[in-house]
Amino acid sequence: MGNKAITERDKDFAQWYTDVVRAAKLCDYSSVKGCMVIEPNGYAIWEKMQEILDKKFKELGHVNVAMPVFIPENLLKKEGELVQGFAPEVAWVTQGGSKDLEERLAFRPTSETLFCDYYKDHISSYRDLPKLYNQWCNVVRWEKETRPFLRSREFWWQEGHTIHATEEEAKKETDQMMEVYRWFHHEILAIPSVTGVKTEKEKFAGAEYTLTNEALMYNGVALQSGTSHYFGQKFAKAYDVKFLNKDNKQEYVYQTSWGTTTRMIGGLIMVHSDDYGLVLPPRIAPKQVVIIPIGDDEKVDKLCNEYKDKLSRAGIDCYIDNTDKSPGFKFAEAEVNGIPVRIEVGARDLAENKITVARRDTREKLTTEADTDIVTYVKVLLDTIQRDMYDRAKERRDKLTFEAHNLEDMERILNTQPGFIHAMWCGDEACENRIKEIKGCKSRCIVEDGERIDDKCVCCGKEAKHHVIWGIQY
RNA sequence: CGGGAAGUAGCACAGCUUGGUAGUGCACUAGUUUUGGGAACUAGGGGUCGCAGGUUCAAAUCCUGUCUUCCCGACCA
Repeated sequence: MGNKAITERDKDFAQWYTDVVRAAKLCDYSSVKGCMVIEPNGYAIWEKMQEILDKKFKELGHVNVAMPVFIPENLLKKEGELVQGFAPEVAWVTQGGSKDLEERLAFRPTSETLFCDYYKDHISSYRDLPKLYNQWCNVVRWEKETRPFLRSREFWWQEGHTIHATEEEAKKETDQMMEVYRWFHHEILAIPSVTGVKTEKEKFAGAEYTLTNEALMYNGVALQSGTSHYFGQKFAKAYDVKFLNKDNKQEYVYQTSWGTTTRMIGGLIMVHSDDYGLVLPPRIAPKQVVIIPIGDDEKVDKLCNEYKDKLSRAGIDCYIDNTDKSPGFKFAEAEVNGIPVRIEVGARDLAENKITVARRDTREKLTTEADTDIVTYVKVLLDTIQRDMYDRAKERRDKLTFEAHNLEDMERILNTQPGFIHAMWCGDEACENRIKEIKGCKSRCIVEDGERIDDKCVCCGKEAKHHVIWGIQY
């Protein structure tokens, strides 16, 4: 049983995902491959993500700016590694409106180059540093295979770009922003992600190192969900971003960038949702409570309005479903849309001074007194749902977390049930390539200060250097 | 970018083999009765059949190309 428009999750996970996206009206396809129309329900989640993250960024001293969508070819090509890394997926604009362009323009795949080009003329002294900039924008990467939210050719994100006077300060920024992403996933999205360092092979093109936040979906496939890069002086040298330090000497700046995208919406679905549709953790749900009046009754309407006023004043996002649909329709709709708490008010219950409250995550129906302290009741319930959702996701993640000591272990696990696989690694890229031959399994991240679960590399058997988490990714 | 499937009303599909007035269900609109898990009746509205060529007196139907979507692989936030 489940929503009639949704394929069962355990039957066909990919189709289930697409069905939930459509049934909850999060986004629709457009006439351009891989470009989506984010519908009100989906955009409201993105707005909530922006609201929470933006507040956090600003508390940490960042300011927002807006850069152009276009990057001239020459500018993009100044940093060799970045160009190489992104070349296959850059979209080029080759025709202007009236006259031929002198050179091609790239639609930004990421904006390091634009920020550098700007910074170089606006920095002269260590007193001008740091610059802690962020922008909320769209970028384009011409992907071959596309999937709503998880991989689209155009996606929305925030990209933070900072420059600092010292290596130490820039590295601290890189760590700090990864911690923000970790906090956001655990505390707000109720997703028990893991964080660590990307291997040389998997790091961002042009970075000295990349920190990553990795989430595990219900089906055991990993999703990179937030990265923070330390660039050192690589871009600064390519783009000539210099400042006069305290010793009155020219020095290149130390740079970072960090980003999270609309992909997180896909992650939310794939971690928490079920056969009845979307399930949202209360802290990220645009609407936390829906009040559904049953029957045409003056007392019922009055109580609904009273609840709404009280809850709204307490800062809880709620609304009354006053449409003339049947109660059953409203229940099902609230469910497919993932509203965490549903309050059902009807004359039958009210005669006994009762109301019914349903929680979306477990689909449990609870009964309480109509004259209960509704604000406290709902607040406690929302907190409980948030915590329970995290606990269930963590339980699932732990169930899908394995340990491998040799290639046979790896193969057995990946052929049975993919997940996070902990294994030791010698540090040789050849071993990464060998492991990738097993169902495309890649290193997710190196666990910093990870315990040594073996002395030998899982692949070649030589001395192990790092504790790495491996997995199949979206 | 390779392999497979599919595009006909907002959605799900029939019609195509054998060319000849574009259909069904849900959704939508109006009215009435309803309302505790996707209400009922009555009356309505909506489609250059993905797009572009071609064959033909005539194309949703046959041919060619192209775009898009889904699934499976290679590349990626």
